[in-house]
Amino acid sequence: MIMDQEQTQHSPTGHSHSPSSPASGSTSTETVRSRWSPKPEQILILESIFNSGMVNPPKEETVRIRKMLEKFGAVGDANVFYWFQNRRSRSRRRQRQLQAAAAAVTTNTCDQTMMVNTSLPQYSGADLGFGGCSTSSNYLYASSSTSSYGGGYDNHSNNGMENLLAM
Amino acid sequence: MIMDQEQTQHSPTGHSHSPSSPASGSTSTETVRSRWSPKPEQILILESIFNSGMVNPPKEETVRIRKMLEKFGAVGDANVFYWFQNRRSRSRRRQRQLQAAAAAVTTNTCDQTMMVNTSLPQYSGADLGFGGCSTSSNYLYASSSTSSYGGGYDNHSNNGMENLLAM
DNA sequence: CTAATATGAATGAAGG
DNA sequence: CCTTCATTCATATTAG
Repeated sequence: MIMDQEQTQHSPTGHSHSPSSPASGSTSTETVRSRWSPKPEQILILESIFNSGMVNPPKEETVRIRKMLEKFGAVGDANVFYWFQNRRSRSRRRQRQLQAAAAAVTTNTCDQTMMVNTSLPQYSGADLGFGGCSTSSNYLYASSSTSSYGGGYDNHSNNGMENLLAM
Repeated sequence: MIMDQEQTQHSPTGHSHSPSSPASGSTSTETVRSRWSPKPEQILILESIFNSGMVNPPKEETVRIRKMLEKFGAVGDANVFYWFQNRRSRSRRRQRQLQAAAAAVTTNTCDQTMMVNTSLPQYSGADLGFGGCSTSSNYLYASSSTSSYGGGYDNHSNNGMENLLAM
């Protein structure tokens, strides 16, 4: 396994994050309540929104999105929230790894042909995996979400590069 | 393929301590890095305290708690502080969304079991003592308001595929 | 069937 | 207190 996680050792105690409401176990096909699986239509909607620039919808919008998604399948606010959070995280990580790889190239025998600036301004689109999602879901976001910070795409150039390398 | 970043190494005992730990004596094996992972016993202690009503221990108590936890593994005051902060936040959010979900159901022949306790058990009195650890900390009472993990979210799972709910 | 990957969910740590 | 980021865990899916 490439991703060997060393968590000291597994502790059989208290490791239960699974839902605890198997009350309706009458159904024979009750294969443990797994996690939510977004339907293709839902993914499309989510992608559209994400690619529209709203990478971090405020609470209110999250609810709205959830309502929209519910047309295609059961989903909760938390699911939407998690989805966007994971999406952001993933995008960023991919970019970082990609950028790191590029940086490695520039470290030797390099002329000034390609200069990779370490200070990435922001992730401007360029999303891998998904391209244009111009579908029937027209998600127009123009409302001024009076929330945490300016919605839409702003200079959210997070400096997140504060690598915490302890000891 | 896109997988190759992994520099974590093993940490038999797990170590992660204070932020300000100058490199005195450089550890031969660079263990640690990663965030603090509370051991089951530590979680138990923390849970007990939290459920005892002390959801927001003052500084002094935090230190005491930390000392108690240290018997089971390295931990800093900040870790304890963060733990309680996150715990409170999480509990609240779960409770809130739980209530919201309950409120959503209005028209149906479903039961109306709604025993959500909004009020936090602000300080109570009782004894805890989980065994194995006897310290000078006396936390009183014990009211189980918010249990530990178990997936309190309203995550929808793959239920029936015939989900078609109109707004 | 086993191994690797993709992704939803949980949680520690910070910032504001 | 609130939100957000990063890391980790668990599972679903897919490749071998």
